[in-house]
Amino acid sequence: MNLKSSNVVNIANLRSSLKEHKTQELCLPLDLPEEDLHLLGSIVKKHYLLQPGEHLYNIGDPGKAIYAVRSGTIKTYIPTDQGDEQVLGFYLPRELLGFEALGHDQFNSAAMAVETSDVCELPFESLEKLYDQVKGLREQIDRLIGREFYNDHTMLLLLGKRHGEERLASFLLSISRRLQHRGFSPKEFNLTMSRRDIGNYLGLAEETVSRLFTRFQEDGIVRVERKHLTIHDMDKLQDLVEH
Amino acid sequence: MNLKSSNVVNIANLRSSLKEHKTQELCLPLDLPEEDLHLLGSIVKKHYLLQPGEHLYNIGDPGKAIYAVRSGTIKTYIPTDQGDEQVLGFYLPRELLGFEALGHDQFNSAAMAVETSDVCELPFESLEKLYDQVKGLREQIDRLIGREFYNDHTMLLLLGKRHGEERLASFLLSISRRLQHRGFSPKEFNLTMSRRDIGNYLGLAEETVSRLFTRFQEDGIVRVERKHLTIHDMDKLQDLVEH
DNA sequence: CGTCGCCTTGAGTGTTTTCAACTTTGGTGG
DNA sequence: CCACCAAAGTTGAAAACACTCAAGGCGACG
Repeated sequence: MNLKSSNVVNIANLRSSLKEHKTQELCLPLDLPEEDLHLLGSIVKKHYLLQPGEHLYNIGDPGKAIYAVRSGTIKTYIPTDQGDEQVLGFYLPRELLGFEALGHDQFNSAAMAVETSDVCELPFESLEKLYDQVKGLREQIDRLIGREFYNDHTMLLLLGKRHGEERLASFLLSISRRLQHRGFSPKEFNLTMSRRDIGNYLGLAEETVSRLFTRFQEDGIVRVERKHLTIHDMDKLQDLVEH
Repeated sequence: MNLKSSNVVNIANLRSSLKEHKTQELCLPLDLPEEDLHLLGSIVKKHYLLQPGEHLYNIGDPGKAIYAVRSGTIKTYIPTDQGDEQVLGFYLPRELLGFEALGHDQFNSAAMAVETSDVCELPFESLEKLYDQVKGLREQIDRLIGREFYNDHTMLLLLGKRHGEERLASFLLSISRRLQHRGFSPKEFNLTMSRRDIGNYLGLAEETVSRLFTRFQEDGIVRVERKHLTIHDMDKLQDLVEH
């Protein structure tokens, strides 16, 4: 696990990190009373400030915690012997990752920052101790585990049955919805991950993703400028998914 | 949820069911002391005897339990608006399904018997009450949840990065390994599910699966006779996966 | 201002799908 | 017991989709 970045935090980053921490506490997707969130905050002992390409955890690392993204984007993936990789998911602020280590000693996948990211660690052990004190915490965690299954299953359907067009449309809508949920614009945002990562996630070649973006733009569905994306026709995007 | 089959159990089935129950207790993939397994057995209130095509649960059903397969094969799948479906997994005896309902009120997928199957129900509620009494139970359940994630992620890699040949080889080895684990021959067994189901699971057309079986047989890797499969060259099968 | 990484575009190739016909099997009723 | 039917499986040919290989453009960074 990469702790380096925590040691080389520059002052500007640290200041903004502290300020953010103070105002909005933990960035958790949990619906709990203020004081309970405080309790949760108290079990966070480690923070990670990751630069693009740095690992949060790697395959084989001891899996004894889940992680909350406070800012940035984390991708999880399976590295293969053949050198390629399968991206399993992208995690945005206020999302939790690492559930797959439940009941295992080691991670079976890796997690890497796609952009500069701020992540905090919630050890399973501390979390379990809180279950008795914080009413509803277990249910909320269970709900997140169930959602993680749902996400994986949606992905299996996407990879097993859908064409490239539908996959990319589905991906864009997913990002859009999640950003909107956090109070950002659902129609205009930055794709923080590379085309290669997107393709890797969607089971498509990098070039195919690029071509699809071009086609979507020609059809007036979106406007793509490098990493910046504007959705012009949300309905058409939705139609592509349901096709 | 389909209870019909429990009401129309014929005497022969019932007798064999009871006998089996007596001798090998619950068919659980849990490593616990005898008396604890007894306790677990006591929370089973419902049994399902399902005929091929009958549902164990359907999408939208209240998800308040996990299920242990005692005999037969259960497939889980996502039905889509377009009429097609994505098979998520096959569950053999001694395997548990239904974790995805964790923390949700409803199932987001369906479970159907592929062949005549015997399944028992473990309500989440009863299970949670046992966590305090049975030491290590939570850890074991967590381990199974983690394994479920691992399976899903392996599947994502398979669908995202592998060709038909590698997918089918991987599938056959998975079945082989799981049967061997239960004490059956890893080299000779029946494929209880249809070609359509296999294709659906592997993200391939039914015809492609058929052609691949033919090719594997021509290459001397397996012998296929309808549902009966014999693996002649386990190494070559393994090579195909690792390619 | 040059280099490197990321992205785009084109051309050709390959795998898998689709459509269609045909075979085999298992069940049902005469 | 046999004939018939529906479901499951196989096979072939053509088409679709995405991939690979290759070249070139754009932008960030030193």
